[in-house]
Amino acid sequence: MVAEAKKARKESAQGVTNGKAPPPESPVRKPRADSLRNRERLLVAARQVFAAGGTGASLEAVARDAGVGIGTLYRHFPTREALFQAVYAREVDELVALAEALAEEVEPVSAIRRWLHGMVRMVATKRGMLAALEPALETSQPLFSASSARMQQAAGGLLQRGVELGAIRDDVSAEDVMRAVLGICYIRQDDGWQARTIRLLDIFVDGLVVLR
Amino acid sequence: MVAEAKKARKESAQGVTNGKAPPPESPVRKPRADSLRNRERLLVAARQVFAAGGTGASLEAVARDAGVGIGTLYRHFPTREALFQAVYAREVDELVALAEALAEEVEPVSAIRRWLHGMVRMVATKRGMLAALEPALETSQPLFSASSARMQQAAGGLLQRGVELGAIRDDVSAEDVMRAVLGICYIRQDDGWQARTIRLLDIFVDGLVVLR
DNA sequence: TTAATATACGGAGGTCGCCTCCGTTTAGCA
DNA sequence: TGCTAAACGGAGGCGACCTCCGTATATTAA
Repeated sequence: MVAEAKKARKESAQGVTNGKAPPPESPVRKPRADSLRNRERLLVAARQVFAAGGTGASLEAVARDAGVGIGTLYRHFPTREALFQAVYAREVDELVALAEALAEEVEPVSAIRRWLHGMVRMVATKRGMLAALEPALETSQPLFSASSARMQQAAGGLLQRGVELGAIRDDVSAEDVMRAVLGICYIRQDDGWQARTIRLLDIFVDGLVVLR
Repeated sequence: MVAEAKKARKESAQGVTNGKAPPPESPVRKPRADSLRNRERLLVAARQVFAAGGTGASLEAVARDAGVGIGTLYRHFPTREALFQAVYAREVDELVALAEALAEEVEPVSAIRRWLHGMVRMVATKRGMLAALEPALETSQPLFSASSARMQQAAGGLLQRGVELGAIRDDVSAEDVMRAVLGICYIRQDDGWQARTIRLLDIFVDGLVVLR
């Protein structure tokens, strides 16, 4: 949560790779096998290192564990956040899928509750997920991370449905809700965290419900 | 999570300077004037540096701005959190006082709302406050920081009153509420932050209210 | 005033993590 | 089998953290 200046610097280096239009049909060389292999190794190592050492764990440790140079890590994942997102993409997928399933099967308010519970369950074991989601909420840039955008969209869908059915108040955006939810999840992971967090989220949802 | 070992080390290095038993009743020397002066300078510098550079700003910058050696900073404030707390003690005082005033004057639910609004207003300009409050919620230690303990107590008072009057649900602790509130305040400070945060907190309070 | 001494000062320096840069290696392709 | 784009890796510069200890000074006692 300290690295705001750094991020800005990097962001600007992103979409500039094509100064001139590249051969419209690039010959598209097959990606190198070692590159793919290293990327995979890095993801495995990162998942483990983050699980053990928390979100702030050393990236050099990740590279070391992966048996790879630090330069290679940075080539594959230019920022810590990029790595978070790649590591937790699977989890985000699951949650998005859950949201879609719930939207079709369940009454809207319970759908929201259940979705949040699912999120808590996941965060309980994959703490880094929050880190993958949070940075996009932290900057005021319009550039959203893919993960957060998808999560926010999932939340938005559930919310929207509730609003249309008159069950959920309409004066709050998906973005804000995600912010509150992440915030509530964010602090303190210890014994009893899961149960207490679920209770707090339920209370928040109570506040979202119309008709009192 | 990592700073615990260090602290312990520090503690034990204290009383070894005297090879022979010292006068059991220490004569209590007056604290040195330069010490007091430096402490004050550090607080002033820290307040400014944190305001400008955020919570993660360099402590060496603080020392530099204060015109003081880095060693002096660490002697006065052994941890970053200690410094936060000293810097924002005044703000915490204000909020505690506000809670007490509101408890006597206002209907309990509005009291809670107004208190939270006051908190948001304060955090809007003194971002570091959150950092002063958060660490105590983050560790699972029974050792609470003075600031958080007082805030939590203030929140507890308001809550308790609401519960007794049957206006607030009784299945949630002050600690949990503070956690949720800090979490909601935590992420993202930008244009419109204040208004949106207040709305989210109001929603949360709606969830706390009994009788729906 | 002065001497004694407890107390505080300051910053050099060891450690660590971040990130870049560039010489070297290697996989894919013809 | 060679050519070359692509990828590798790690040295090294930087900045921050924090400790340690020789030096300086405020306070107290004489």
